[in-house]
Amino acid sequence: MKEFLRTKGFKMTPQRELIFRSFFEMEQHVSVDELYDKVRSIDRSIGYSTVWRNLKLICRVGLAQEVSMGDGITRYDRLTRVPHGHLFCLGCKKVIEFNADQIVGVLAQTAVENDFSNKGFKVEVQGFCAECRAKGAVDSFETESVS
Amino acid sequence: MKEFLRTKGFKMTPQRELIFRSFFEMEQHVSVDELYDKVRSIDRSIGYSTVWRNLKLICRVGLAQEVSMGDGITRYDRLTRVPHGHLFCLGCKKVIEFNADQIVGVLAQTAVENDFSNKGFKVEVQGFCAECRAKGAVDSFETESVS
DNA sequence: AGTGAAAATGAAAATCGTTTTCATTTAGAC
DNA sequence: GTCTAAATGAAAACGATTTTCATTTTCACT
Ligand SMILES: [Mn+2]
Ligand SMILES: [Mn+2]
Ligand SMILES: [Zn+2]
Ligand SMILES: [Zn+2]
Repeated sequence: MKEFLRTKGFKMTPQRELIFRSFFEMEQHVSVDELYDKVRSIDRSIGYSTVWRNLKLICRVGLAQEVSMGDGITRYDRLTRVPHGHLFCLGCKKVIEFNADQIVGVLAQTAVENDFSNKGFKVEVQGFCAECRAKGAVDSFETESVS
Repeated sequence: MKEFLRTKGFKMTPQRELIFRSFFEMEQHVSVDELYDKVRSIDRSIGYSTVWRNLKLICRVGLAQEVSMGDGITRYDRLTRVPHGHLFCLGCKKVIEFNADQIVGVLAQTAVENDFSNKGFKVEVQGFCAECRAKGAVDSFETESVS
């Protein structure tokens, strides 16, 4: 890792090391606050902006990608070898990942057809998970006006 | 339109009428500010929050969808009968739309497999357009550290 | 047409995640 | 060791989005 960063022109610091390591130990879709809390529990002296800047760096070097999803919070999603998409539940906000190999193939083709270089992609399906549909939390969007 | 809204439980007002009409006359991917400016040029008395609220309403009734794309500005994208995805140029920020019928088919299938109801989707490819690649604006991301 | 309740509006302020500033410290090439 | 560019931390700035609240307006129902 240290070498990897150095070749890209970045220095290694204790803070950076801890932040990077923690990030890759966490669950998918980490927010700045979440990572900040985790890192803080180990080193109380690390600043918020340092965490933020390093998360940006992780993206810059191609190890993660920013993702949004409705609420105004930016999350950081590790880029895995096997590309994936997101099923986002509008009810409970949960995210399910699914293999997007096939779709990525189509997208790559689309990029070529439009003379675009393909540096990344995002695939998201919004809907309601089984649990939320069961609870009837669904359609509170269309059928908002109930008696 | 008036009827359409009324059946959903919303009232019609002169402001709303102007905002809706203007929105559908504009180019794709309209921001609040852009629509506000347009509407303002016709009726100086309309407030920003009214424009904002009506844009939200347009989404709520299923006529548009919020989209992001890097910069922190929310844009509103009309939902067309034929589903489309976005090719987003990281260089000049331009957006090219492409037919996503095929992909949506696959996504619908994916939703079913995961017991998810499909209420919408987003498909985005990030990369560099032909012009930006020609200008060499590309890879200023990887090859940031030039002599 | 008149009335009342609910919805909509406009101006201003509040929110709040993100980003920048700046003084200071540190990494690492030479 | 020196030196320079990069990194850090605290605090402030930013800025788009969202809320508040007093006032106005719509429209279902007399
Ligand atoms: Mn993910
Ligand atoms: Mn579009
Ligand atoms: Zn759910
Ligand atoms: Zn371009």
